[in-house]
Amino acid sequence: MKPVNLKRLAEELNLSIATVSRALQDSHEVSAATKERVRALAAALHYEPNAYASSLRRNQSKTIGVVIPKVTNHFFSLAINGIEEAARQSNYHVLIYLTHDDHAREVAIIQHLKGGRVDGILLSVASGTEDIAHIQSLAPANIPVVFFDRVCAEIATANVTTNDYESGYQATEHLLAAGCHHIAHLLISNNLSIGRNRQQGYLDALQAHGLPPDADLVLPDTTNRAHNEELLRELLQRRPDIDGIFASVEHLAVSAYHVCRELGRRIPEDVKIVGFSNLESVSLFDPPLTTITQPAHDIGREAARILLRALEKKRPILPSQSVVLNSELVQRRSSEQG
Amino acid sequence: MKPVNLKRLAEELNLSIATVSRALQDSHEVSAATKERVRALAAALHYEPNAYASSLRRNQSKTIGVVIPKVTNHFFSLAINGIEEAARQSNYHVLIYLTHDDHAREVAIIQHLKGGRVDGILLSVASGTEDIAHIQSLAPANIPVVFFDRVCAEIATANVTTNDYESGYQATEHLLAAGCHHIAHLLISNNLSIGRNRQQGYLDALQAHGLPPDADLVLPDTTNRAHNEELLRELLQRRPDIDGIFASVEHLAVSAYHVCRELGRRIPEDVKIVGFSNLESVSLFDPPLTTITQPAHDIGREAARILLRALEKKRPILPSQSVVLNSELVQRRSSEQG
DNA sequence: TTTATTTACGTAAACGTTTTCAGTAAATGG
DNA sequence: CCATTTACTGAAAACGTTTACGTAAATAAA
Repeated sequence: MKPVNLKRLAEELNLSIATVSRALQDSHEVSAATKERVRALAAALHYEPNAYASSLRRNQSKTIGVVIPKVTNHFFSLAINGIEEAARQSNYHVLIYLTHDDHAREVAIIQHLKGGRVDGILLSVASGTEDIAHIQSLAPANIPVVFFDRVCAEIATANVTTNDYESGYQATEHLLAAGCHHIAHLLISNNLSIGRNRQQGYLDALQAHGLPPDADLVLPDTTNRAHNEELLRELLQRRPDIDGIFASVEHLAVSAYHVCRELGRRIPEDVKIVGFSNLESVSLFDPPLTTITQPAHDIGREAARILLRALEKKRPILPSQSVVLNSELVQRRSSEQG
Repeated sequence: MKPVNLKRLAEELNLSIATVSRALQDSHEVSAATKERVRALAAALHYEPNAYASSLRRNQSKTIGVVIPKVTNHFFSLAINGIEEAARQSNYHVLIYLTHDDHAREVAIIQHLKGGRVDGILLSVASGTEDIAHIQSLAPANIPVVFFDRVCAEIATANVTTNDYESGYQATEHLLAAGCHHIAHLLISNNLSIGRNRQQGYLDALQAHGLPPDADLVLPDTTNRAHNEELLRELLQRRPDIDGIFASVEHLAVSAYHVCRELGRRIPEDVKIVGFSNLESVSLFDPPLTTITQPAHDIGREAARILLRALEKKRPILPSQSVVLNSELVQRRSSEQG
């Protein structure tokens, strides 16, 4: 079976390839009658343009790369949803890459993407990332990048985040208002922008209420679930005065539930918990978890839109800008006043 | 700044483009010394081959397309994880497309993918899909497709699924053993393979225990959450004899919890619930939800591997085959015997 | 009428890579 | 010593598109 490409269409219609190409692009240089003939045959033969030939020639791929730590975190699932929505509206395609929070993998992915496979990148940096040379190398390669959620302050570009500092502050204050005096912070990572901001909010809220910071009460994620729970168990046993937990990432809140159960600490009577989470079903938890819920879908969509808007210009330079979409504290029973 | 491509490398090294290309592919037709020179300069200039030129010439994109209903369903998140893992190991890329269970969107996506953007497709069909002409058109276009989870029996290709029939049977039998006599089935869709299989398992289990089928007790998903809950509420009120619920998709189990709470039906005392779910945190539910847990990650990885293996041959024909990975019933309190 | 301008199409180059085909020089075999 | 192979390299075509340029005819302006 002969392939159906422009050449084939041109032959069957006794036209040149150029005219066929132009007809399909609805160019004004082609008569209405010819356009109609071309379109009819293209439809009949189910012509589909070769994306690679087109990309090669136009030097643009109509594709954006999404580089994220993991897709099992519900935040990123929702964000992908928003990204796909925006991309589809602009006829763009979405390539997904997972770093698994591994710096080396992130470097390899970014390096590869410089080959022109994508026109732009949406990035949420890996927690293992400290050196950012690979990200900086994108600018000279003319590949714009928009950070979402986990940003990289050293790079001048567009960021879309949520109000992490305020959320950390608010969560902490919420626990204080509920009567907590010794609040632990289960921290996503102090290497990440979001981790630092949430931690700072936590610290400032304590200070505002006259409580001294206590490094002993801050537990960063080890990326190993069993290990996390062990550290937390050890902490709760060593510090029976802990009466509040602020988990700055979903899975740590879940771990906190498990450990509290195991140790017989009642929630919220003995320990009150607030956690970042985008899981709808937290309302079914026992007890329902008070959450900081991020506008994940909107964050993804907004980041994609900014990127896509920039890509429509010939020289996609992204001005430094920060879009902040607010998270929401949803109060449930896990932090109710005893 | 001059672009760094094969031409540039060739010029700087006083070699032909052909030799540079061959050197980078470690061809035996190039001397070791030349290879070394080429590699050194390529590394120094951070040469990255243009993926589109390469794809165009070789007529293969090193990319697979993943077409799924939604990414917010945890099953698909986990599956993507497995797919990405397999793809990365084979140096393949992953394009994501969401159908949102909309047939028209699925058709458009598939049609577009015939343009050569992907070498193969992993597909989990939309619940709205009845006509499968668009899928059938992939074979003549030489694009292999592997179904996972939601298969299309009419198409002769590889399928990767879980043992849906047995799971439906097992879940129902589990509820019967726990003392239920009137078991409702909240069905994902009777248009989907998985829906039909789970429903058949449910029916057969009832029959095996001498219970007549009751169409009144089967509620298919309406894809509208509020509407689902309304129908369920109405059902539970109309049929106070219902003492067991089998939800063949996660979000319907969650809805069942909400409605039961609202109506004051105690779980598991009044109504016992079993649901398909891949959410880890169901163990924190009140009460913890008994689940059928699918090996989602493995299903994705296996489907991807089968596809990738086929793509390595020059003429990727996938023999009809069905790989079945077993789901697991994890018993928790929501189905405990009163 | 002559000269611009517009309309509609064709020719051919280009995008960056891979690969076929030749070609040269050196090495090997008889 | 000639014939043949081997080792390396280059020229050029090809993949399917887009687009700058050219051109002929038709129309408008003079």
